[in-house]
This record gives sequence, C-alpha cells and structure tokens, in this order.
Amino acid sequence: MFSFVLVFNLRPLLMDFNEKQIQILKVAEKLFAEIGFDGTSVRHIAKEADVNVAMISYYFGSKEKLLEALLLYRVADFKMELETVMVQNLPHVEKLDALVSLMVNRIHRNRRTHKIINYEYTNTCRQIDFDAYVEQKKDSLGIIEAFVKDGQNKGVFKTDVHTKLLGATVIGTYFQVYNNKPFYKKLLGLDSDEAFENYMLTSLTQHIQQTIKSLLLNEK
Amino acid sequence: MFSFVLVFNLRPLLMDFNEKQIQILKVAEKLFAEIGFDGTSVRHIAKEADVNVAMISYYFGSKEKLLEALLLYRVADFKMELETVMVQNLPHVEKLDALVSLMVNRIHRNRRTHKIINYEYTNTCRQIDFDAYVEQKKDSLGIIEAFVKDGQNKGVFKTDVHTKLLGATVIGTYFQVYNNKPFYKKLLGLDSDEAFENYMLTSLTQHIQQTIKSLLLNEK
DNA sequence: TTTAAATTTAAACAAACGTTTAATTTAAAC
DNA sequence: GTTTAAATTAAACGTTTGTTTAAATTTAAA
Repeated sequence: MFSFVLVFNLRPLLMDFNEKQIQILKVAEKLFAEIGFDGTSVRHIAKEADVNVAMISYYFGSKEKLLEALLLYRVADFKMELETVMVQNLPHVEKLDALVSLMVNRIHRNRRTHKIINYEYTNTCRQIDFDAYVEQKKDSLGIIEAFVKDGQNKGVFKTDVHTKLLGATVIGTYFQVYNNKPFYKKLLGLDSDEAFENYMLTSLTQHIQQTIKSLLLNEK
Repeated sequence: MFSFVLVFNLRPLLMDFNEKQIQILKVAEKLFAEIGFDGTSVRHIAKEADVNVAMISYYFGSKEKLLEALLLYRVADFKMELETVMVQNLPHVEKLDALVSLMVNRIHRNRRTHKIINYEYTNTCRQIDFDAYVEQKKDSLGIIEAFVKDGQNKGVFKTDVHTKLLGATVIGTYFQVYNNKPFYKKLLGLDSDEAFENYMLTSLTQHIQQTIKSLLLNEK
C-alpha cells in the first residue's frame, strides 16, 4: 500500500527515461565513479553502453546534463525512506539504530553517485545543478535533528552533542572506508570484493551505529 | 633540538625541489584539489605558476609524475609527528585528545593533497605510486592501535570497539565536512571562509575528539 | 672572456576531447 | 503501401589535451 504512493508520486518525476537512457546512466555512473567525470570520455560511455556516441547528446544534451540526469535518477525519494523509519513506533535507541542503518544502506546503494557528488560538488568550474542533492542533505539532517531533539527533551539522549555534525560522522566514516577500499581490504583481511561488501553492511554499519549511540546515550 | 633531527633527516629526502619547482607543486596542489587531476591542464598550472608549459615536463617528466612528486612533498614525516605525541607522558584521556587533534591538524594542513588522494587512490586507470601514502596510513593506524590496546590493557579504554575503524571515523568526519563546505557553511551559519576554517579547527575537532572518547571511555 | 651546461622559450605534434551534421534506418500511423 | 517522425549511424567539426622539439637565453665555472 505504501509502495503504491511511491510509484505514483515519484516515478513520473524520475522515470521519463527509456531503457536505453537508463543503460547509459548506469554505465556513466560506474565510469564517473571509477575514473572521474573528467577522466571519463563520452566515447568510453557510449562503447561500454553499446550505443553510438551521438546518442548521449541526442538523449541528454551534453555530458554535464548527463550527470545532472544521473543525480535526479539516484538522489530522489530519500526523504520518503527516512520518514518510513521515523513513523515507526520504536524506542529511541532502536529507532536510532534503524536510522543509521538506513542512512548507510542508502548511501551504500547509491555509493557511486555519492562519490561523484562528493568530488564534483565543490568544483567551482562546473555548471552542475546540485539543488536536488542539497535538498536531500537538508531533509535528512532536519529529520535527524528533530529526532535527536525529541530524544533530548525526553531525557533519553545527551545534550552536549554537536547534533548538526552527526550526519557527517555517519556518512564520512562510510566513505573514508569506501574511498580507501584496497587499503582497508588488506587491513581487515578481506580478500574478495564480496567480503568487503559484506563487511561494509555488517561490521562497519555496526561500528557507526555504536559510534552514534556512544555519543548520544547515557551509560546503561 | 628536535627540529634539528627533523631538518637533517627529512629535508634531503623531500627538498630536492628548487623554488620554481615548489611554486609549480603548490599551484598544482591547489588546482588538482579544486578542479580535479583530469580537470586541470598543464597549461593552466603553468599559467598560474607563471612558468612555461614545457617546464613541467622538464622538471617532473609528466603530469602524473608531478602528482607523485606532490605526494612525496606533502605526505612524509607524519610518523615523526605522531611519535612526538606518543612519547609524551600524559594520562590516556589527554593523550587521546592530543592524538585526534594532531590527526585533524595534519589532515587539515594537507587537506588539498589528501582530497586528491581520496579521489585518485581508487582510480584503477591511473599509474600513480601511492606507496608513501599507504605507508603513512599504516603507520598512523599502527600507532593508534598500539595506544588503544595499551589503554585497554590498563582498563582505561573499553574493549568492545572496532579499533581499526577509529581512524576512518576521525578522517572521514573531517572530509565529509570539508568536501561539502558550501553546505556546511550555510548549515552552521558560517558566512566567511575564515569562519569555516576556524570552525574546522575548533568545534569540528572537538566533536571528533568527543566522538572517539565516547567510543573508548567508560562513563566518568 | 670563453665555454659548456642548465634553463627558458615559442612552436609544433599527434591524439583525444565534446559536440554537430547530414544521411540512413526503424517503426508506427494512416 | 505510403507517410511521418523518431532513432541511429559514420564522419567530420574545431578545440584542447600532454608532450616534444629545437632554438634562444641565462648561468656559472674555467
């Protein structure tokens, strides 16, 4: 029943893309994340996506607009995911865990696009529209802040915390590991990409949950 | 007396660069960090550094080797800084604060180069030698781990911690804020670059110290 | 002052870049 | 079967890329 609302509200906004366009978007996402926006040529994208070079201009207008399309395709509907967690009737501690877990899962799912954003957002020469991304960041931080404030009012959470920086610790810890994958694979003794992937979604997520809980909870 | 050792031990390794070379390195660092390695042309570097384009090949061999030279120029001697903190006779809690503060200050000082590394390290197409960087990472994490283990043996630190991930939380939190500077400037009401800079070295550093202490210390 | 090496320069190089063109094919509507 | 618009193609466009060349200039030692 909920997914119904999601489909009807968001798909029209996001899914004006046909199969071939999505194919291009996915290849672009992979290559932009792996070898950078400037490092990736439209010819490389076209070859990997098995389409003619001109199709990228034909469908998206330009390489920069292709990136903007990718952002819209990936960055939307996070607010909705957040709210499905927030409306649940759970104790603050469990809800906090669920919140962090959702954030890590979400970022992990869209890690490639977020890696691109992390790098391109502060690139002043670029003409990319990051409004959708900034809005998402604002939304998520707003909901976190409200939840933390609520917990503080009810005496469950500590008050001497930099609430506005909690999100940075969650996402930052994730990306520091993800951006240094070869290093952490060696350090943690993970010898396959699957083992690394699994570690990110279990131990790393748990470490981040533990970190945020340590900051917010008084000793049991 | 200590700076003597430093000068005689390290300068020869690092400082085979003349003034003009250092000029090029600093401009390259700025541009690589601001608009990316691929986004920066050697002509742009040459113009900004006020030298002829050919001088970059003449001095460094290639654009990639220029980046390698920059890494060597910036990434060395961290181990030494770490050890000056570790040999101090301080209580574990204070030493932990000093350690985190050193890490943030160090990263902040070399933030541009580290931003470049964060992005280029996992770029598989690149032929850059990151050994110096990886060694530094290993060194710092090794020293942190040993210190934490010592604190745990003495009952000062908790034992249920992902010790190997502490560094990721410290550096990750820093970079998540730094890489989203415009966003956090707005969010935190910092209206100048100086105010942002100041926040990074005070409130943000304090938040990270608090985070690590929350993870490691039992309630007072 | 002469000489040789190091530095600096403008010009040229081929290769790769993002994008556009104009011709051709495909697919659906009539 | 014809018409019409959308999709697809190969080729070409003018720039920009990193790098090299070979000549000119500066520097410093003999």
